[in-house]
Amino acid sequence: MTKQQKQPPLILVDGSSYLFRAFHAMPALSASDGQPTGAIRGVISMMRRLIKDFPESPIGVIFDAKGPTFRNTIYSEYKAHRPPMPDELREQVEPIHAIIKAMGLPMFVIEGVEADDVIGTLARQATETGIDTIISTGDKDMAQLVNQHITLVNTMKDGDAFMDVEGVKTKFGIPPELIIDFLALMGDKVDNIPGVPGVGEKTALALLQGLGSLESVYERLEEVPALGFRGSKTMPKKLEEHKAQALLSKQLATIKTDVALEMGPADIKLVEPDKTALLDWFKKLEFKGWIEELLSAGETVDDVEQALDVTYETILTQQQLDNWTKQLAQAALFAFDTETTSLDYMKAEIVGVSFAIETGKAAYVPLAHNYVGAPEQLDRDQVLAQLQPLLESVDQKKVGQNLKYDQSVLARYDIELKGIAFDTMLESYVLDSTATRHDMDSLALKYLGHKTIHFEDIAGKGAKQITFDQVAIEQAAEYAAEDADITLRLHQALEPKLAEHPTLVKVFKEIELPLISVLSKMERNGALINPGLLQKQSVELAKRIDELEKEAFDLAGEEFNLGSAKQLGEILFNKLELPVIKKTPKGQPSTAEPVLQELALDYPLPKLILEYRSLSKLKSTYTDKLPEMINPETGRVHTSYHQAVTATGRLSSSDPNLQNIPIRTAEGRRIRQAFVASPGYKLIAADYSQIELRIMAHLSNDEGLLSAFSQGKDVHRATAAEVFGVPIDEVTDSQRRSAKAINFGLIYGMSAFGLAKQLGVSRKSAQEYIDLYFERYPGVLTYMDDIRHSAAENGYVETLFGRRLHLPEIRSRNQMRKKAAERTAINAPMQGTAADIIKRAMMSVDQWLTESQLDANMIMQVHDELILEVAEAQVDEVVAGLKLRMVAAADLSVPLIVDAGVGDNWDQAH
DNA sequence: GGGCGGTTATA
DNA sequence: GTATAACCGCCCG
Repeated sequence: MTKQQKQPPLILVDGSSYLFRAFHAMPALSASDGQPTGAIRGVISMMRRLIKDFPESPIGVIFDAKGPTFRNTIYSEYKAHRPPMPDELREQVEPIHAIIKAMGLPMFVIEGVEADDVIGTLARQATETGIDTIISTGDKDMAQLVNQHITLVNTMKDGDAFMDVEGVKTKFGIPPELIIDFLALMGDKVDNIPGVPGVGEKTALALLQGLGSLESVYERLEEVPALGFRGSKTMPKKLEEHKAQALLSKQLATIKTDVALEMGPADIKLVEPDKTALLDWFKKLEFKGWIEELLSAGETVDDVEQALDVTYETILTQQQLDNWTKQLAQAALFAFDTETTSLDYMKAEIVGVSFAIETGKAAYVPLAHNYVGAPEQLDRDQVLAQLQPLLESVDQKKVGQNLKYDQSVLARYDIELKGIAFDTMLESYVLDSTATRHDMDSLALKYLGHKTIHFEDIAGKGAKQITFDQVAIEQAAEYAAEDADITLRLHQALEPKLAEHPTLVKVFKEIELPLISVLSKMERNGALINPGLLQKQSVELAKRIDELEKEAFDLAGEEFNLGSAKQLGEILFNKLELPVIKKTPKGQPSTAEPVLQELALDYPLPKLILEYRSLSKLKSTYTDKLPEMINPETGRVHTSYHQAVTATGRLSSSDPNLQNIPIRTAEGRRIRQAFVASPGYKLIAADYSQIELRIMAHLSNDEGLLSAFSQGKDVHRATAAEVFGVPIDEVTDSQRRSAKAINFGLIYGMSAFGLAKQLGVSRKSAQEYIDLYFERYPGVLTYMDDIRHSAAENGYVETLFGRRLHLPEIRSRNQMRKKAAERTAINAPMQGTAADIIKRAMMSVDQWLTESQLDANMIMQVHDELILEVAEAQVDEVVAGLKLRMVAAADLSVPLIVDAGVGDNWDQAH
């Protein structure tokens, strides 16, 4: 007998079953336009997996149609209690259908019957033509279809749970042909199939295993009591009573295999996917990973759709430059970008500049490419001199990507970039701070579906990376001109989106845009530090660290690396057998600070480790590093403030981070002593007092909190008095400490659990504190509830000035994620409003200092604090003016209080 | 050399 | 319980 080549199995997918399951299993994801995407992602990734698992097989996807089916005709109550499809799922159905079609998977929606019936019919027909079928479903009812040629697979389960005849027997305890009878007896709550009352899974199985089929059960009712299951004595009566219902249920539960279909299994064929359509959908839904996957190496989205229509010019002659200068002068808006030798704005040398005046029309002016065989280029100084009037003109509007960098670099060439009308990084950030990173490559992919040339593509990466002046001009031109072109295109995509939300336009134009230059100046001002002082501290720290290490080795009885949490854990918990208090997410015993703190009460080694850790941190991060960060030209350290990083609107600082310089310990404060004023100058440190709590008072309008602040009370003391029911001047230190923790907890959206941990009390007493607090400050409770609700309703929260933070997870069915989003919803308006306020203050202070020509500069910002360096003679005037402007930066229903200190160093100024 | 976990500095 | 950046060790390629 010649064995015929086995055909690959036909795959039939129960689309509707996966639709619902994906909807409920996935987090509440959404695209930035609000389109929900969780179910789409879930269903489509399931399809992708099937294609991967069965590359040879034709795959058909079947969905339920809208409207009644024949089952409603025979039983009007069928599926009558199903709630209507949630809107968020309904909005995802069309995209799912469209994407499945674009993937090249034949899709069927047949009215009057259910997906199950279509699948049953197709599977039977396939069997008849000698083709085996695999049905992909999450619905156990389908088990009735299983036979020698038909198996089930649950693609959503890990490891793809296959179920053949044996599998059905193992899982249900009965063969496939009895599944219908099983369902008929048991009924189905969800589909509203009645079944026989009093018969559940166990009874139905006992009946069928004992007597065969439903019909046979009814023929042999007198044998039922002998089966001996619970309630078997009264069962015949019940069965008899509900016989009609049982038979109806069987009819309802039976999947039809004889639906009249216009197509058959032969119509399910592999079709080439429609890449363009898929790209469109993935772009719209922001499925970035899948977009990248669709593209073969080196291919861009534009290769698949239409390539960008571009004319990029490389400017090597004076005539070309003159021509472009003229066109730039006439342009209402142009995009501008500099190419340099370094990311460090204080060291970067300009290598070239690029412009775009309209979509696709861009130019690159190479100025300092420096490699063997590089062509002669226009003189950098001359070109910059020619461009200077354009760049310095307020009326000549520019758009760029992170123009703070370009502004700082140009300042090194004594060019003051003005006329900054837009910055695409900030447009994206204001639009949705968390939707994406705000670098140009990410934005181009997200908003234009364009995969840009990455810097690493032309310069390499890691140790082998070359600087931009080493890059061949041909490649550099393509890269640089594209940057300008894409910047312009991004702006054209982002501006209309921003314009839809007038409050966001205000945040962009009145806060973020004017802040660019303020930050650029602060960064370039830099902070003066005394490296000798830090180096001296480093030596002292090294000595103490060395001593601690020796003592630790003695206690441990062996030498080990104190900096290795792994080795330390080994010593503490295995060798010395100290109790494990907490585990890290990866399961090893935690040696984090609070854990060691607790162990230190009973054992000597943890205390040593704590001191070792804190001193090593100070040494490696601050006393060793800061002197290395001093710029040799200016003798100062120049941080970078990032304007588009945090979710809430705060700035962040890096290289070095000047927003986490120690202050809590005496050792740490010595580091602040190394932040000094130049001779003849002083440092002023001015910080907002309790700004976030004041914002909470304002936003919540809580009477008690408002009056506490209005009367100038110590708010933690006032809270303690209320919560502990004592007169305000009898509040103990410990009560005040607790109240302070409660106040902080409120700002963080605390739970009783978290507060308990913080205070070291039981969860129950923490809850009592919280209850008492809300009793005394009911406005705060109302506010917290309101913000949770409005966050859930809108999907975002807002600061006082209209900045938005999107919180897609606020509707997550995963309670952990939902709760986390709720905490963010509570915290973000306070943290974000505080950020808005200090940003407004910085602009006001900057304007004042510039106009008054005072000998004073802002040099640092630490979230609620501004540090200025001021000529000694002007200190009093600047302190007064600074406080005035910081206080006036917002008009709240409670006073804003600013405390300012003056000193020769940062520690003294506090 | 790159990425990640664990830890710790700040508001 | 919120928001960050940066260090070290460790493991991988």
